[in-house]
Amino acid sequence: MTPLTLRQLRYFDALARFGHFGNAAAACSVSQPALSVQIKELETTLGAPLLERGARPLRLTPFGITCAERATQILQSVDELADLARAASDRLTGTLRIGVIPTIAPYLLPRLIGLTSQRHTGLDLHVRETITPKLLTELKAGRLDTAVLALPVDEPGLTELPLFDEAFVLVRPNVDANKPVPDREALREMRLLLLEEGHCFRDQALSFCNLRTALPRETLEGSSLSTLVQMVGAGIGVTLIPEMAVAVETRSAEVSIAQFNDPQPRRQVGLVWRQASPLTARFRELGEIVHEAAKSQR
Amino acid sequence: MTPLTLRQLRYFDALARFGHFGNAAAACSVSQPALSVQIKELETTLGAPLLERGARPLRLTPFGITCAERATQILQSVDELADLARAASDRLTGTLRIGVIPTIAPYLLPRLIGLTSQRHTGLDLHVRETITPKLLTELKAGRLDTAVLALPVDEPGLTELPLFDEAFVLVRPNVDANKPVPDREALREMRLLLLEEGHCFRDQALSFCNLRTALPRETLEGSSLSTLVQMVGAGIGVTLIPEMAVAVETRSAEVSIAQFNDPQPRRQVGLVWRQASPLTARFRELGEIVHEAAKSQR
DNA sequence: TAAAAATACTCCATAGGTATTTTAT
DNA sequence: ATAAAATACCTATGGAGTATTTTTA
Repeated sequence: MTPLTLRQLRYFDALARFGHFGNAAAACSVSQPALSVQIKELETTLGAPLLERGARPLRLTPFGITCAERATQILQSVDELADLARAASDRLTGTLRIGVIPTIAPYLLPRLIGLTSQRHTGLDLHVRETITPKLLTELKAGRLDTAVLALPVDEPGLTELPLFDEAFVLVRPNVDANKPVPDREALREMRLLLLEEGHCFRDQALSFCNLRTALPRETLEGSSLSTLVQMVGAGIGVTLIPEMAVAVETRSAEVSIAQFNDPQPRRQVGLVWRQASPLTARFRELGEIVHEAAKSQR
Repeated sequence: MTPLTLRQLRYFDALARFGHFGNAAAACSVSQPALSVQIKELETTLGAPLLERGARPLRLTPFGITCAERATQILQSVDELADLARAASDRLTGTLRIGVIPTIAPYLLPRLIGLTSQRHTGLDLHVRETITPKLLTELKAGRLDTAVLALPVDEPGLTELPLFDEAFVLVRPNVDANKPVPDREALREMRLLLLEEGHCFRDQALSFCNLRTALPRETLEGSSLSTLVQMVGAGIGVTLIPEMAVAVETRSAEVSIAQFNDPQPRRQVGLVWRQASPLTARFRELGEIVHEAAKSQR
């Protein structure tokens, strides 16, 4: 009887997540038959069927479901072993999978990558850019090591490290440059351009205006701050961007930047990781570097 | 870079336990070089030394120690996966590693093996006979599935299932057969033969006499109930044995059996397993069978 | 010097890939 | 009819064994 292997668990974990042999195989960087064979092997060693053969869309058996959960856990523990080893070293080495939200990534990454590559030679940085909820899911599943995002996230099992506070500034067409800066009530009367649903920055901008959802007439949305600023340049409306975005985004657009007075809209940027991660000390170091990278951008 | 494998963890776990490449290899049923190579591989993948090379007796690095703990946990989780599969089946199948204390094993096993082999075809019973503390260690380390012993064990993380109560009877030379049965005080004045240190049965017998340790003059000890009964037959003293041992042990010895009156010495026999084990339902079935096997012995 | 671990080298089992067939919608 | 999974077959890698050399107590 062939022994159970981690490879089999890795493949099965992928299969359970993707629900598709081909995609799972691709995610594991192997051919579909290779994965098929290993799954069958696993079923043989366990002595029970993991999935209902001849059923598309693919369905796991009840046993398969619990088995997949266990497998995920086991794989996480194994990956943590590697983390443990890295924690033993005094420098940050190996592969670090870091997630960054879209309203931070473009302004932080160039400097961050520069700094880490000079201070942590041999560190292989894998970056994933997506919205907060997805980052948190990946983080908790152990597919990301850490993430840079807006705090608080307030998820059990995750540790948050606040790095810095940053204000949002108003972006308006150049022609409005000398008008008085609107307060939040005035802002609500203007055509405010927002990021599409899902971005935490959108919610932060809305909450500054004391709104829970966008007003019907403000349905103009962009998928990136860059797009929003371009739209402002075209005279379509106004928008908010975080300070760290100013340098980059105003370089090519004919827009004017203004600080808010009174209660400034702000966000707190921080680093998040699994509480149980052995790399905690390393993440704190990384936090310093992220902070530094962000500072130079403002 | 080669991936981390369960095989490597298995070997390392064994190495950490035995502190000796040769013995660990033997325990894994592989040659010493095979194990050496895998350990080195593991160190390479993890990127940190697990043991202090060139140091005899073998010593793990601090990282090696934590790593060994993790490895053990991981291997246990993996083994539980197999249990999970077996639990999915409605019958008890595969290999079941069962521990039994020495004062139960000889009287229970013949019948137990008979019953299981007829009711659970295909069940491969691995029996380990040793004293309670060792059984508990093996159990908690996941190297045993379940154990039959005297309750209570009262260990966190273990589930106890009481099966039956059983009295201890007095064994005395045939010439004493018509004397009155001694009470516990009288017993203390007689030459009481005991099992050697470590057997729970010894402690139970002593506590019946309200003694914490054996009296100096009673240092006559045997390593099995069988030996004790033979010694009684030779007129050396008296002893106690559990009811289930009577049939077997009095067959060949010229001794007389007597029930105690008043407060009878007793023990409770039960089944113990890891609380987290997915095989709980199966163990309850097994309990029935153990009970039945024991009943027929009395 | 004796016991234990590391190396060297050879062999085989197993995982993977490509090509192809089977199956289910 | 088409997309997806299983099967067939070949190749290559990696783990195991035996023999041997190093190492340290």
